[in-house]
This record gives sequence, C-alpha cells and structure tokens, in this order.
Amino acid sequence: MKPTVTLTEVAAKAGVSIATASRALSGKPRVSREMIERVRTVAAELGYRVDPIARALREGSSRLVGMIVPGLDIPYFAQLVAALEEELNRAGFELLLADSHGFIEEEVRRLRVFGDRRVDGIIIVPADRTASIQSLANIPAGFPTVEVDRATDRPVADFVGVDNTRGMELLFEHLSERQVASVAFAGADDASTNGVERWECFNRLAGRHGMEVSATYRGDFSTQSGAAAAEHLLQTGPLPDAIVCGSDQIAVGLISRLHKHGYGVPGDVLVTGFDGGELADIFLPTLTTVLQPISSIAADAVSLLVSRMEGGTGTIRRSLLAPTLQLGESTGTIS
Amino acid sequence: MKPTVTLTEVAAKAGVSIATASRALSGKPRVSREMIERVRTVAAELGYRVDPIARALREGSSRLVGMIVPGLDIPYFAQLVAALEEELNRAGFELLLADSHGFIEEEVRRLRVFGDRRVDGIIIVPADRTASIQSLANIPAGFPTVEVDRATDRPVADFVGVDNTRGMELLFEHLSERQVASVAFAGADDASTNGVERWECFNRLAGRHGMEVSATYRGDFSTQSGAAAAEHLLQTGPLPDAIVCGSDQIAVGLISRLHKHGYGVPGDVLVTGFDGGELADIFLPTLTTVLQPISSIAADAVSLLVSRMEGGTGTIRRSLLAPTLQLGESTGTIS
DNA sequence: AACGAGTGCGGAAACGTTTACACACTCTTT
DNA sequence: AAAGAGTGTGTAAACGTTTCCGCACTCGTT
Repeated sequence: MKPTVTLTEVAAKAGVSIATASRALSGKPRVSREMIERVRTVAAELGYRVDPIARALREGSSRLVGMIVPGLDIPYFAQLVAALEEELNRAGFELLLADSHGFIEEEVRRLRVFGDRRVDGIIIVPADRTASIQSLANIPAGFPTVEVDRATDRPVADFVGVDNTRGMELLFEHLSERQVASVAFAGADDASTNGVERWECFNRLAGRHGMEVSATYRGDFSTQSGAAAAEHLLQTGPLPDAIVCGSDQIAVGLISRLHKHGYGVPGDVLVTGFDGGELADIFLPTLTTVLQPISSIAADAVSLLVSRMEGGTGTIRRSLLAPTLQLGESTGTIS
Repeated sequence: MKPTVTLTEVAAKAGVSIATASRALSGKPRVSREMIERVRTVAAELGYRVDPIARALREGSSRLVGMIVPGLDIPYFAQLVAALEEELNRAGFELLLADSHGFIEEEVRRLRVFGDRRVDGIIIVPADRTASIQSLANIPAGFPTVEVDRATDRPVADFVGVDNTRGMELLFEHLSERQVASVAFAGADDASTNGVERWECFNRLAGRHGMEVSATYRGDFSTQSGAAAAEHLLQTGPLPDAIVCGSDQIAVGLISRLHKHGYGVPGDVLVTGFDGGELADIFLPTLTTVLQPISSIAADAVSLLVSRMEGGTGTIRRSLLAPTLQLGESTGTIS
C-alpha cells in the first residue's frame, strides 16, 4: 500500500524539478501561471496524491487530531465522537481515537503516543476533574487542545460543553409548572465537572423554587448507578414528587428499578434525565430531559481547535452551549 | 510537539553510530550484549522514543489500523469500535477511525486516505452487501483487511461476525418452548448480510417449527424502522403470538409503538431482539435477545488481521462466532 | 548604462529512521 | 599459515516531502 506515484515522477514527466513541482501543487508563490497549470495536469493524469507521511516528517505536522474519551461504549460519548469525526473530516483532518477507560495512566500514555505521532491537535474528555490536570500538563503549553463535555478544575485548555446551569433551570421551570414540591437527586460524584455542576445547580434551584430536597444519591453516570439510586431512595423514605437525574442513563436505570419494586413513572413519581438522544425517545416512558446540542458542541470544538492550530493565540476560552428542554412522558402525559 | 530527543543524540551520547544505536534498540542481530545494554540505558536516561513518522516513511508501515463503520452513533457499532480499539491497542496499534455514514462514496474516499496514510491493516463494516465489493476492490490484493459484523457477497476479505443461524435457532427453540404458534418478522432489508441471513433463518426456522408466519416487515436496523414495523403489523391483521426482530433497536422501537396503540409486551405479544447489550437490560420490558460475543469478535478480528500483517497468506477465512441466548421479560416473565 | 528589485526555476539539504554494504577483527578449519 | 566463517561496528543511502539558497533573467528606475 505504498504510494504508487511520487512527486519525483510527476516532476520528471512535467519536465521540471521537484522543487517547482512541489511549489506548483501546494500553491506556494514564485511559480509561473502556466507552470502551475502544467504540473497540475500531469499530477492529475498520473493520479498523484501527496504522501502524508513524508510531509509530516518534513513539516512536523500530520493533519491528524487525537481524541481521548473515557468509555466509547457510553452512548453519549459515542455520539460525541461521531459528531466530532464528521466535523474534523470536513476540516480536513483524520481522527486518531483512544479510549482511556477512565484511567489517568491510560490517559497520559495515549497522550504521549499522540505526541509521538505528531497530531496537530487534541480533543479530550478528561477522565477526572483534578487528576487529568496532570495528564494535560504533559502537553506543551499552547499546543492546540480542547476539552469537551467535561472540564478540568483549573482552566488548562479551551473548553466546550453544555451549559449545565441553563439546562437545570429549564428542568426546574418545568417541574415547577408541574407543581412539584419535593425533589430528590440522582447524579454523579465529584469526579467530573458535570457531576459537580449539576449537583450544585440542583441544590440552588431546589432552594430557589422552594422545593424540599428529600434525598440525594451520587454515583456515576451509568444505568447501574441509577438502579443503585433507586434502591437508596426507596430505603430513605417515601418517594418525592420528582427525581432529577444527572443523565438519561441514570434515569432509565432508576425507572427500571423502581418499576421492579412496583412503582410507576410518572404515576408514582416524576423523573427527569439529562443528555437527550435516542434512549430518551424510545424508553417507556419517554424521558423529559435536557437535550445536549451535540452538533454545536462538535462544531465549536473543532473551530476552536482549528483557530489554535492556525496560530490563534490568546487566553483560554470556555464555551458553554445552551441546551433545550425535551418533554417526555416521564414528567406526566404530554399535553 | 516535535520529538525532543532523536536517535542521533542517543547515539552521540552513547558514543556509537546511529546504525548501531538503531540496531541496539530495535533488537536486531549483530550487536554485542554490552552495546545493547549501553544504548538502552542512554536512551532511557534521555527519554528517547522512536519517531513513528520517520519510521513509517522508511519502512512503509505505520502501526496504524484504519477502521470504517457505517454510523458511529449506532450503539452496536460503538461497542464494536470500543472493543476493537482496546484489542488493537493491546497489539500495539493505533486506531484511525472513519464513519462512512452508509455511503459507498464516503467508503472509497476514506479507504483511499487510509492507503495514503500507510495503515498496516483495515477493519471495515461494509456499508452495502454488494456495492462495497467495489470499494474493497481499491485495496491491493492480499492487503490485511477484515470485514466485521457484515460481510460482502463475494468473499473479498477475511470476515468475522456472529453466527446468525445459531442465534436464530436459539431464539426459535425458546419461542417453541413458549408454545408460540404464529410469528411475524421485523428486520432489515437486503443491504446487509445480517439483514439477509436473519430473514432467511427466520423463514426456515418458522417452517421447521411449524409456526405460521403472519406478517413481515423489512426496513433497516433502527428504532424508527421498528416503529414502522409496528404500524405495518397492526394494519395487516391481528397480532401473532410473537414478533422476531432483527435488532434490539428494532425491538424497542416496535414495542414502544405497540405501547402507544395500547398493546403490551409480553402481555399481548412476545417480542425478541438481536444484539444484546445495555439497551436490552434496561428497557421495560427487558428484552429476550441474542447476545453478540463482541469481545470475541474483536479479539478474533484483530488476531486475524495481525496474522495477515505478519505475512500469513492463504485462503480467505470466514469466522462465525456463536452467540448466546439472553432471556428477558419480553417473551414472558422469567421463571 | 548601470543598478536594484522582483520573478521563475533548480540544486541540495533537511526531517529521523532503517538497512545494505563495507570493513576490521576473532575464531575455527584445512 | 592461509582461508573461510562468523561477529561487531560504521558509512551512507534511502523513504518523499518542503524549503533555503543561489542563479539567471526581466523590468523599471536612476
């Protein structure tokens, strides 16, 4: 699978030096109009395509972007990767994908490989809010990097993610309309900024809307965690009017478990999710959730990355994108 | 993000030529024991790591494996990618990921880029049973390639996937035990081998078990298709005893839609899925489905690929892995 | 008429490896 | 004692680009 036709051959056939051929093809100045024309034609005839490896060696850049996620099998991350891959491709980059499985050591290891491979930029969903700061410290300062979905505590790179505050506000407005007086929280622990922020927003907004907080459970974003939350809530007392969950996965895990214990949603308790996507639409009941603007996140992340790669310097940016409320049956029949 | 320390520096510090240094590090013969020791120590001290780009240019291989899937946002493919990424990494390869979105043109375009990038192998889930033969024709004969999950009609590369026949047999044995007398099918069209095979198996096995086939619907593997199937079945007459679906997505889409029309599962009709995974476990009702041996598929695919890369020649292989039956509530309460 | 600036092109170096080849040396074999 | 077979090491070429630099030439300006 070696390059069939090299620049040397193109140059030879066009009767010019490889220097001129290179300039003609790459659109660099100091080449005459007709020369450009001639070389281009020959190149097209021969089906020449520049060898990315040779170019990378010479230029020190590869038109490759490395991405690290903590768990590809998590639907939300899969969607994120899908959106980013498309966006990167549109911008002319290939995607080098790695899964950290949530381990810091894996994260640093894969980041190192990315460095060796001379990726032009890095997209990362940090495994841990604090520990990942160390992983990212291995990246040279100013290297095009963007954190997606979750941020690190100290702003060490550009960040693009959903506006958790706005999302929770939308949810509480809705719950308020539904006359909810008591709420419980089933979310994630402090390992991720999303875990922290959604939790803080929950408390603040429950207070602001005068709702009583009956119980809280914090694990991770998985369905198993949702099930565990259900058990916890059932043990600590009577169910509240509504349960706010940190992700759709948690919500369905929780609903599923409540169901096993004979409690129905929205009959016995209202439930909300966070993320949106296919799961929310097809689950029974369908989920009232906060719909993440995934394509916007992807587009924003890539454009941020590209601007950095083009030398765009300046202070670290933080881009929070507004989500939308998606109504489902889990907070009552849709009117 | 350039390599900080090169082989030249290591050689200089060790007081040897770069040739010897290279041989010492790569474990090639014709170097003395103590020299290997010396160079290795110096390399470690300096934190030297070989530059994959320079090596790729020289050797013509990159320790990169390209993978193409038709839709990363499809949960099953996401899981497959996750499993393969892990397996590849274990074998010392990085994953270059591309999404064809099911389009042949995208497929050939991305394959071409893979070629330019000198990937050492290709893993592909063909977009189309027949059209993808042409895409794959662009790959030089004998180039390490493996089709996963779906095969092309003509065997043009090694294939690893689930044993559809076995899977469907497991399902029908189960349905037979449940005294099912009439069945309907909601599966995918002829674009993929899985679509074809599961359909053929369904017909064959329904016949063998003496079940009446009430209706059939064939779209794609999505939940939308499942919903459409539900509508179709409801229109064509009374519901059968059981509905066999071509994927879990179809199953949940179908159940969801049946629910909207007031029909319950397993109360009014039994439903089976195909694939297994989180969705099947948490849906209400949980799904009786055929659990794909994803890790085995991934392991097999990579080992097949690696053996080809090591020069393993020989006839094209076809590896069908046995799935297992996973019981859920959708075919009746679990005893 | 001489000069400087600008333009078009080619030669060759450089990116960091791996490896073919040559050389020197040590044993073993005749 | 000469030849042959290893063994350890170094020199240099090669992979395919991009680009620095130098040369030749054409203008427009003094």
